[in-house]
Amino acid sequence: MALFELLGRRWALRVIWELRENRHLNFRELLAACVIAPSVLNTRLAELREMKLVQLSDDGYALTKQGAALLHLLMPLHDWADDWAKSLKD
Amino acid sequence: MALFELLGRRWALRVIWELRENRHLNFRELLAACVIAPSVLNTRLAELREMKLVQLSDDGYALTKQGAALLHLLMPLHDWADDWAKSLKD
DNA sequence: GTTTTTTGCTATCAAAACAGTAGCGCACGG
DNA sequence: CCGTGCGCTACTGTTTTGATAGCAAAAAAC
Repeated sequence: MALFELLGRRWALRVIWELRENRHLNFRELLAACVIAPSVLNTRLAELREMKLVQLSDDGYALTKQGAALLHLLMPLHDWADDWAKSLKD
Repeated sequence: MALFELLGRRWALRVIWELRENRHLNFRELLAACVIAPSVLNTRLAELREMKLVQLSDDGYALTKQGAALLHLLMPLHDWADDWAKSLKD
C-alpha cells in the first residue's frame, strides 16, 4: 500500500484537490489556495511529480492523466464527507 | 475539507484499511498489522474514534457504520493503486 | 537596457508529529 | 497470590511540518 504512504502526508490530497477540473495553478496560486508553507508545498509537489500524479507545464501545475484518474476516484469521497460532517454535528 | 486533514495523517488510512471486511482487531493486533508505534496508534485511534469512524467494542476495534461507508469508497482506490504502481515501473 | 515585477524555489529555525522501546495499571483465570 | 493479556502511557531521539524572509532567473515595464 504505497498509496497510503503517499496520501498519508499532509497536503498531498489537498494539492490534488486544488488541481481538480483540469485547473492549472502556479506555485504561488497553490500556496494561496492551500494556505501552506512554501517549503512544504515544494517537497509535496516534488513527491507528487516523482509519482507522476502532477506535472509542471507552461501555465502552471496540473494533474497528469493518472492524477486526474485518482481525483476522479476521490470525488465520491467528497460527497461522503459532507454527509459525514453533518452527522458529526448531532 | 476536514476529511483531508484527518486522512492526511500517517496511518489513518492504513488503520481503516486493516479493519476492512468488518474485521475486529484489538489494540495489539492492530499494532502488529500496521507495524506502528503504540503511541502513534493510540492517538490515531483516538482521532478516528472522535470522528466516529472507528469504535471499540467488546471484541476489539472495528469500523463504525460511517467508517465502513468510507472504506467502501476507498476500495476502488485500491485497485487504481495497483495499475498506478505498475505504470510507475516503466 | 535598466529597473520592476513575477515565479519557482531555498534557508533558517521553532514547533509539532512520528518512531522505538520499556513498562504501567487493570481485569481475568488459575 | 501469580501469571497472562489487554489498552494505553512515558520517555527520548529523529523526522516532518510551519512560518517568515529572501534568492536567482525570467518576463514585463519603462
